[in-house]
Amino acid sequence: MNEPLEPWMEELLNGASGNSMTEKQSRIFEAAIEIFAEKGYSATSTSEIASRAGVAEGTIFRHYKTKKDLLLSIVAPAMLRLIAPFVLREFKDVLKTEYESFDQFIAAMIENRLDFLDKNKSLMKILLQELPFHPDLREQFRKIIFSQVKERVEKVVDRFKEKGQIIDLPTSTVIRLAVSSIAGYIMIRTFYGMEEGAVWDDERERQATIDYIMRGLAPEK
Amino acid sequence: MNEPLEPWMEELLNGASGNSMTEKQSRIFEAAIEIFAEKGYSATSTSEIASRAGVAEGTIFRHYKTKKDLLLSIVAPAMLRLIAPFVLREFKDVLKTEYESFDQFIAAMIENRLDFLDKNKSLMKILLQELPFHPDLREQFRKIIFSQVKERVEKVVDRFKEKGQIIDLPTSTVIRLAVSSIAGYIMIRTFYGMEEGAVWDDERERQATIDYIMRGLAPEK
DNA sequence: TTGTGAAGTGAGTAATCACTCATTTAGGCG
DNA sequence: CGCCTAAATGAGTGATTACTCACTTCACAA
Repeated sequence: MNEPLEPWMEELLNGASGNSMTEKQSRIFEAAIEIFAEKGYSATSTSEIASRAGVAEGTIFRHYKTKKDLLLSIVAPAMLRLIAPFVLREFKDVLKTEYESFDQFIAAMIENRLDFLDKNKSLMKILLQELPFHPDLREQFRKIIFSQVKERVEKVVDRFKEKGQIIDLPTSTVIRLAVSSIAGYIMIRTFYGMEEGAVWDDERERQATIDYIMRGLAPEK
Repeated sequence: MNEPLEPWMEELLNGASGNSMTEKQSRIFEAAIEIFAEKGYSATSTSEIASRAGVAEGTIFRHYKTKKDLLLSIVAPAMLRLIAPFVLREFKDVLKTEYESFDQFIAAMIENRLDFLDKNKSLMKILLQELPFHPDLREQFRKIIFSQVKERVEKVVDRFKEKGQIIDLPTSTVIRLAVSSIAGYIMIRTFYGMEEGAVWDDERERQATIDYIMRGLAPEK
């Protein structure tokens, strides 16, 4: 029921990004990512993309029918790569592995997705910025999340619930609480540098977050 | 040290929104909020604002020097109103009141800001969307948060820490954990309707969130 | 070498952009 | 009424927009 791994997904995953692109095309691709992240999609002109990529403006439209087509070719694969661990066989081990304890599972998830986010900040910024304005994209995202990701995470949570390791709340509530705590940690970590003098002990904060989640979700004694 | 309540704040708070505006100006103001929220600032043209407001395009520039000036006149007061409870005398009671228990305090905060957010969704969407692209706005926001809000919330948390009601973690960590849990609850609640068949028992979810925070921040026995 | 198709070019296009300004309209005061 | 000032107008501005197209360059197989 959740094994389809449709071909268009695979296509998107290795996809556009680097495979069968000419050098100029990938220069366009990279330049677009940079500028979209800097000033937003609407505020970015194709002429600026062309000049930063060092190509003629016409070249952009050889490879991408429209400006929006360029955006989609950037954002759609990024979306899939973000949730890849949940939909791909090769990565599914993260979920398949029988973690003995819930905190090990959470630590693994944080580790895994944090690497990805750190390496793809621009991509994620564009995705986050443009999702509200493109219903088609949003719908695609929603569908994948609900049909692929949600089910699998629910399975893991249910397993830990049965084992008596976490509290007996609705599974969706448990996920919401844990995810929001993790997301909060990631966001603060990402946008750090805002507060000048402050120190951020990453290891300590991460452990505090995991401990917080564990206490919050501990079964009532 | 934190009592200044500078005059420009007061000015912004009653501010632009409805006081000394002609009818056409406030029609422009409202139309701009609508369209900015729908398609984003950059993708919105002044001609569209004019036509939705039912005025000539020139009228916009009678009241606002530039398009960006119009944006700022919307976003700056919204920013202040968002954090008003923390900077205004009249509202400071929320913080001044001696809540006996930490969960009462959190419940009050949620109640208070949720009302506001529900009534100002468009405003908040614009603020969230444009903050990353306007360093001046972001800096203003950052300054107020750190100089006004943070100090006051820290005081409250410290008080509960001294009373032994919450765990002995760095105050900023405690705030981060609680805020991210609350923000998660608010966001899911706000963007609901995404999942069709699902039911959202608001009272239950809110209480679950508060309980989760309380368990997560409970002092080690 | 020559032929062929794809890649790349940049001048050109109509549409739209934010913004200006000379002019008209409207509202209150004497 | 007439007078004044602020509000409102909309045609007009040059700049910029996404996109097109006739053309040139390039890589490579025949």
